[in-house]
Amino acid sequence: MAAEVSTRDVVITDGPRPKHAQLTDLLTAMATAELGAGASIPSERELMTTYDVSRATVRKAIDTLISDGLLERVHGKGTFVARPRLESRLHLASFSQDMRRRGLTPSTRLLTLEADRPPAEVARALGLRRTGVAWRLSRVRLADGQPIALEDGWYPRAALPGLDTHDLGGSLYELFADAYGLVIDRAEQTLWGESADSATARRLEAPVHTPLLVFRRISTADGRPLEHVVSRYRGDRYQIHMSLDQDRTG
Amino acid sequence: MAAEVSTRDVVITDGPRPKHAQLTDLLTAMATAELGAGASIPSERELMTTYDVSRATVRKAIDTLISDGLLERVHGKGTFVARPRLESRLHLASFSQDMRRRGLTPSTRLLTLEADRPPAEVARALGLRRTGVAWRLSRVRLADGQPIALEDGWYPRAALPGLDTHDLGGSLYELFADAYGLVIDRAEQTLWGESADSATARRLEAPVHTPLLVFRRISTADGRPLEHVVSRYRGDRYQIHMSLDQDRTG
DNA sequence: GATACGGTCTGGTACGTACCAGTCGAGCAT
DNA sequence: ATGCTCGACTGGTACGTACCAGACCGTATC
Repeated sequence: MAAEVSTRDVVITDGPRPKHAQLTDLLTAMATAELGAGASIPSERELMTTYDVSRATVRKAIDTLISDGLLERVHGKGTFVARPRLESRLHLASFSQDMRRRGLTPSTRLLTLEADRPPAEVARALGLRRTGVAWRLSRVRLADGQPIALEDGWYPRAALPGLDTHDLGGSLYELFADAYGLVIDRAEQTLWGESADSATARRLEAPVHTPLLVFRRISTADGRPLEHVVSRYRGDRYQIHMSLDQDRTG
Repeated sequence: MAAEVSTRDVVITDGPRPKHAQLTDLLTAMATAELGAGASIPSERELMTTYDVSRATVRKAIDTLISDGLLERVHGKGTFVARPRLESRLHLASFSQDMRRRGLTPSTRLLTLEADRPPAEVARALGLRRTGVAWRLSRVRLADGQPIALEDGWYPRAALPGLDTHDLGGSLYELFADAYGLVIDRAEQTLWGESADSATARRLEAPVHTPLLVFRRISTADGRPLEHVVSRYRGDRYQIHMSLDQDRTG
């Protein structure tokens, strides 16, 4: 294999890319490829001299990597490559359950609750007969007082009699379990993007054209569909992390 | 209620506690108690004058709060109180599988293929060696001739030598398996929403402001990262289906 | 009414000097 | 052999100057 370039041979130059960014990249390579967790990187004054930059530039680059969790400083001792951090995982949850997991306080503005005949597509999804009636529930969902999502959901009335007599400000999944003995155990969900129109923007307290993540979810309890809901989340303020595993059937 | 002390009445003094830390606390109180999310804080030069500290001290305090996620800076505009980013986790099928499942023909326009040094974040994600060189592959992905997504990906050159000699119009995962014996078996993916700017809109043959679903994916084979890719999908013409199951540990 | 330009804001980059505070090892004294 | 001190490292704080680059508003012109 051809000789590899040492990070010491790299020169930091004036140019479109800021010096502190070049140094950040260089230190990243040094830390991960040459040194490994626990090792010390060269001192600030040494890096100044080696790469002919100011100490403030060196400190800015190191600050960035500390913020990213790659390095850590010890006063009077040096700067060291940090050990990597751990991650956690998620599951099927209602909006309220989801927000509480993050230490946020979920709340709700109820917009609409009425019994009606749903559109054909919704009726199909819920397994309703042509004359079947469902509850229509529209809500703004908030986390710590901030509007996050706009929800428009349908719930079969036959399976959930008296739903309108319950407090619908919290988790519907918890309500279904407690009041009806119906445990949501599975959902099929479809996601696409939309631009917020003026009505939606107003309800979400966002500018028009804000990108939205739109989720259509059909939830079931023991194979029985109980929910058809479309939720519009601010795509600029909400992100989703997911773990993908190899398809076991493949 | 007794009169409360305004943050403007606070004086920053020499003493055991560093000035930048005093200012950090002050700005935190200002941001959370007086201003609230979305509001701008006073400019750096204004804070210098008000609290009689240097601009570097002001910037250090603000840097800290940016790192903590409380503030965000916009070049030329100001520094604002940030809204916390929210997260949820889901399970997802792949692009290629998705297109084929829909009976569509996937195809590709190759925009860029070059060996280069990736940004530090990418290098970190890929666990790159000190040379830090990766293949940069940019493609437009089409289904039945229609642009669906714009991809910007990085692939470690050391693990995939001669990648540029292969036909990159198809599935990279199949190529990795066939030509290198590397089977992508796992990925971490983050999704959020964006509005298409003019360059992106042009490549996707879409109007400006088209809502985009943006995926950042890091894929591994047997624990070894092989791909860091950001894909921008037309959120108005593309949707994602996912199955959610009840948490088994619950 | 639309566009362009200039000025004034804003944050961003980079350098410099000076000194403070923590760590550690070598050398010296006991 | 042990303990103490001091010097030479390390990072931390704070100030300063100078200039670059983005955002936005007001004004002038077409």
